Amino acid sequence: MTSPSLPRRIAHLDMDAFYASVELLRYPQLQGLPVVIGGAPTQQNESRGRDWAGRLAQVPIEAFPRLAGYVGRGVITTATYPARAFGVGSAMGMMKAARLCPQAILLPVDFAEYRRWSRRFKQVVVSIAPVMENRGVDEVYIDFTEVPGGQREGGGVLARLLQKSIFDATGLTCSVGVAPNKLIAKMASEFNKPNGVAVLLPEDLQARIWPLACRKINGVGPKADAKLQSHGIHTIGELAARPREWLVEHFGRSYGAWLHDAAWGRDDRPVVTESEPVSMSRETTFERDLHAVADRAELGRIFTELCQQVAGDLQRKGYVGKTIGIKLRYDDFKIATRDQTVERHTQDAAVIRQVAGRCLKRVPLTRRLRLLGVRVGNLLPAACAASLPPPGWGESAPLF
DNA sequence: TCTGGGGTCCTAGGACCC
DNA sequence: TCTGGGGTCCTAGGACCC
Repeated sequence: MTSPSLPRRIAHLDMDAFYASVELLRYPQLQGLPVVIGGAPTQQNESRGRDWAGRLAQVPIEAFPRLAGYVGRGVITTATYPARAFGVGSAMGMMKAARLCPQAILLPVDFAEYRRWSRRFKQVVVSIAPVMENRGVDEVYIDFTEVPGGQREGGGVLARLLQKSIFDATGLTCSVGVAPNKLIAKMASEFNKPNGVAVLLPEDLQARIWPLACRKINGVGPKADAKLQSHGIHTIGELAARPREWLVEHFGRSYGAWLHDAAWGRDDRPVVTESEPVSMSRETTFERDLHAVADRAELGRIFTELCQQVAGDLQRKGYVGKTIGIKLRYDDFKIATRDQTVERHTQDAAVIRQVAGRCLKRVPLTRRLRLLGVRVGNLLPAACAASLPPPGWGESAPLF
């Protein structure tokens, strides 16, 4: 069925400044200007209607809200390329961004809209190359290996076809990396951003990958990078030069071996077209830090609402879970989690509220709280759980 | 001027069972 | 009475990603 002779060609496709580009579709007058998307996603922003968008589309540039004078705890979610030129980038605090680029136009996030455009571009992808793996709203992996034409110019021809098809259908641009596996494809998609294509063959590893910083490896974060640097390892080439045993000794059996494989461009993970969720959660950062005693009523309301939201998510998506947990972030930014596994899977807000409440009793509550979250894990599709035997089934009853 | 929200996976210790 | 593994589940924390 599959041709064993074909070399594996895996693409990583990454939409360019996705949220910002979607906003530019409806406010084309902002083209070329520094625009940032962000701020605390309040209810008003989430349900910002098409009416508002439609009206703003007619509005002159001067009428848009600016970053200057922003007060609050939000962070930047995305910035257009002109805004990035000022040093503004995602995950940056809004207050800091306002200092760097006060004239930037500030738009609130509208996830519902981004999801709509996400579905559109992914539909285009699967209509051309069906083996696609979702990696969030704005990126996908695609297996080119068996796609007709997927091997031409190492995948470059198909990559450009996808770019053109997505642009024709949506007006959005993307960047694509094609390589022998997901790990290298992910790095390659950044090479010619925005609106670029990069094709890497196995023999390109030394010239194109080894000069890169270790942090460019998907899976090497700030902690691992700092530790690598402390050992004098800055580039992927330097990482590749370390013996596997040395890496295992310093980074553990699993992570050390993985680091070695990554540096040598080895990665045989398949492109997975479907997967089931493991957990669902809702969390919120308060506008000001709250105290369990002094702000008991307000916290109670928020807590109940989070439980209702998670329950609503589970019901809408058709899942039940049996591990219910909470997450706190204290004013010193330290995080505590507690969870409890119950006998029966549930999607009921009252049950979640009750078990989460018990979790809350097990955690220190002297410090002020910055964030509260509720999580349900150990998920099962509701349809499967319905056919599950009742708890305790099959346990041997005491004889006497 | 402090730093969002929604996820996944891994580790490590303890309980409990065979 | 003492010794020993292996396997699974639960819980807490942490790294990392988009």
